[in-house]
Amino acid sequence: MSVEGSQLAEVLRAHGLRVTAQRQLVLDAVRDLGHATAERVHEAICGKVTGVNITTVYRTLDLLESLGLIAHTHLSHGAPVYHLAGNRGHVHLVCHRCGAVDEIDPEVFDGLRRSLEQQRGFLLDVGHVALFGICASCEKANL
Amino acid sequence: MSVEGSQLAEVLRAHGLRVTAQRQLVLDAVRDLGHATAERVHEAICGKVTGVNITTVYRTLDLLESLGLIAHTHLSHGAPVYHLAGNRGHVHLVCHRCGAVDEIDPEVFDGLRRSLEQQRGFLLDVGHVALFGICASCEKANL
DNA sequence: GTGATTGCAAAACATTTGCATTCCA
DNA sequence: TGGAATGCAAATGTTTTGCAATCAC
Repeated sequence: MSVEGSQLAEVLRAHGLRVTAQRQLVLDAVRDLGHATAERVHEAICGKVTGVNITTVYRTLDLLESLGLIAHTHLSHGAPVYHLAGNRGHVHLVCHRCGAVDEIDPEVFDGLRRSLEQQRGFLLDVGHVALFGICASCEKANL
Repeated sequence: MSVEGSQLAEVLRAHGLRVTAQRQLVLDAVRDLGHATAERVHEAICGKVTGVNITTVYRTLDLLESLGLIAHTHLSHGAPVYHLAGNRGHVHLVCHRCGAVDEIDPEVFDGLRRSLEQQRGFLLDVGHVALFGICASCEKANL
């Protein structure tokens, strides 16, 4: 927390922006939750401190994303989900049945990326990809 | 139009549901538009006839989907996009820049599907997949 | 002190619901 | 005719915006 906190402060100052408690709280919540919607981030913050408005959460998520600190993906029902951007993009596996979100290494996409690029000239952005299906545990439970 | 129209009538009657002009209009619009949100379907219908309510469009899209005639995918900004379900699932390529939606054959996923299944036990549902990136024409325009 | 940031309330937007009316069967 | 389907209006839920108050610098 302290480490990420100070990183945030550096980035903010480097852009001439101000370091506020709200911004640290939002970044912390995104990190702690792993994958979370704006509303879940807000809930998490309300569990710690009081008086942080949902409006600020929306604004801060946008800000942190434009700073490259976090990124969002569209998983199932349309609610954008935020996660730390730090490490190179990861791919989301969403289970249709239980809603679990798993992450996989983007290198499984290398073959696909290459063929899309050659056949279509389409440059795949792995960070925004979400794949739907049935996860292993739901599959077992169903048998 | 007449062919799909009569198919629709058959399916509706087979389920004890009523054949209405609105249902045919919505199905026609989805087919004609290729990929469209509820709102775009509504606009398209309003261009032909007057007095079809957006509420009915939402209800009818749900109905047609539960009948297996259409399907929806979540492309970018959270608005569900509907398309004909008929032929086996296709995969959507969405351009981040211009918003164009292209379709590709699911077989490009075969390699990926196999490794996900072996490594993770994850059963990929190709129909709901949306891939983001930059399409060929935007890429060219940018250079 | 000054201007960026926040909180609040209200607006905007998309979708759903209740209920009276319409119309297919 | 009877009940499903529709239209309308209002409710709901989420995200955005305007503006005054606050707080980091």
